[in-house]
Amino acid sequence: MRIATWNVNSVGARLPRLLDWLETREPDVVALQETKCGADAFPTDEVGALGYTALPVGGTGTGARWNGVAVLSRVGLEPVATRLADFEEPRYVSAVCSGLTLTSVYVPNGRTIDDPHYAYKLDWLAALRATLDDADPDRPMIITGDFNVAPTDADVFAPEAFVGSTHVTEPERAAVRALVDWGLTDVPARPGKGDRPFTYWDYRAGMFHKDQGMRIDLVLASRGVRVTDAWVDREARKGKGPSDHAPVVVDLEL
DNA sequence: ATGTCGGAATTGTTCCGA
Repeated sequence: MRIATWNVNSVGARLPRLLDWLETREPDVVALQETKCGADAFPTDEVGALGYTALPVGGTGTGARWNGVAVLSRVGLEPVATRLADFEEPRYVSAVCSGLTLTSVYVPNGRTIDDPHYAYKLDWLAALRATLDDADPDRPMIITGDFNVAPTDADVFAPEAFVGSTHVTEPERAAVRALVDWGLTDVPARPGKGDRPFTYWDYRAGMFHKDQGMRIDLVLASRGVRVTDAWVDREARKGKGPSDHAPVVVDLEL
């Protein structure tokens, strides 16, 4: 089975690239983030034409312009949950696909350390950990998506550039470690370039071309999943009109 | 260089969030 995660930064703006990418990479199950559309506006028919069932979760009204997540599957899809606990923002969707419980997450950004959104981010991550209380790490499960956390200093291009910023603070990293300590593996992916598997590069200042990136899109897999390969699809970040994130593609056996 | 995007309203430019 091939799964992938991708923060597409608007599924509407990215639709031609998303469809091309699905045809090229042929993933069985895909976790999408930042779809930036309501569930009713999701391109269900377009991905359906390629054989995928979609489970989109989005906001309503003007709120539909932010956040939004989805699971696509061509190997069956049984919905499990469309929100995290009592958090209303569309940042969490979970489904069982051919025996694999896969959850797509778009963890709140946090903005700045003194912003209320930072505390909200930590609360959100704590709630994500709490969803595991009743789960079994020996069963096949993957939590994947844009965590907006770089787990270690090696996961940013220059740690000194991030002093005082979100994404690298100890509480954020501890929140991710709590997921790993429960029984998940932060799946190591082969880099698309260089020696580090960055997944995000700011659009500005040629950061992609300088490979000044961050590894913030993670695939956390339970012991019930055997990974045979994992890599950052850097090609999808190239060219005209890319997302600012690259997909992570993972081949696995259950 | 706070350097670029995407979405939407305050539209044909400006704002917010990332």
